[in-house]
Amino acid sequence: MYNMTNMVRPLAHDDVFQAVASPARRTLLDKLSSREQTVHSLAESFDMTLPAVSQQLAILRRAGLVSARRAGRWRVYRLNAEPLREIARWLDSYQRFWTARLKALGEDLKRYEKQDERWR
Amino acid sequence: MYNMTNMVRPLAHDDVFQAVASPARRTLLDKLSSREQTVHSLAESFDMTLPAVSQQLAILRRAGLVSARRAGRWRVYRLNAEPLREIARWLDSYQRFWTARLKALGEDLKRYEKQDERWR
DNA sequence: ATTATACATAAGTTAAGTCTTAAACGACCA
DNA sequence: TGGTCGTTTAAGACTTAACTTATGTATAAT
Repeated sequence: MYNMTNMVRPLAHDDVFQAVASPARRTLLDKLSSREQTVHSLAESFDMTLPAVSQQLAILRRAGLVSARRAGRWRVYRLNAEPLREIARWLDSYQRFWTARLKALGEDLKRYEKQDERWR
Repeated sequence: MYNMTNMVRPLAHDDVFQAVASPARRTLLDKLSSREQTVHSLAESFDMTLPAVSQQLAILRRAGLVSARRAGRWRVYRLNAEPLREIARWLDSYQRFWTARLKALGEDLKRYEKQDERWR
């Protein structure tokens, strides 16, 4: 289906969550958030070989989180934060819990003590 | 270090990102967001065996995203959304990009057309 | 043209993750 | 006390991820 002609694979939602699950990839995003950078430049500040960095960037690219342009023989990567909105949207539905929880914390504590139920 | 005495393993930040990276685990969190539930009840609505669900719950528990109490011979799982704030906090530093981007989109488009540089 | 540079991709290895089935465990039930 | 119910843990097969080294490709420099 997606191998046909020039069809673009739809941005799978899951990929974004998975892409940011890796500390290394989050660091890459962080570095790119200050300025666009070449692969070499990104790899320098890393305890990782250049191909490894290149591979991680490919994953970020597939998730739509970075884009690359050629500049001479360099490839300049740039952050594209937009897909992160997917995560933000997802988080929104949970936000009420930590606001609600803070309000209800006092009573909860009392209640659970009485019930003699232990949460772990 | 963390195996000593009764020390609690510090909540590794990374675990939360990783815990949430799995669609199955996000579904579990979703189910628990409506009400606390037993493992059996969670497994029912899943194309997954009960032990598999139990294992995923263990991962969520290690990330601090759920807690469990015993109720008779059942184990009732409950959402604890608080660790998600870690992700929310992380996202905050990127939020400016998608607000900024919308503002700057018009000029960017013009600029890149002129430069004849393609982003992918 | 040849060589060097910057990067991507391929191939192979090792480690992690995720399922399944089977066994173990703890609480209740007869 | 023995059984069974709900769940966890263990063990193994299998998949996916992530690195390394080696090779390929495009651009630039000489």
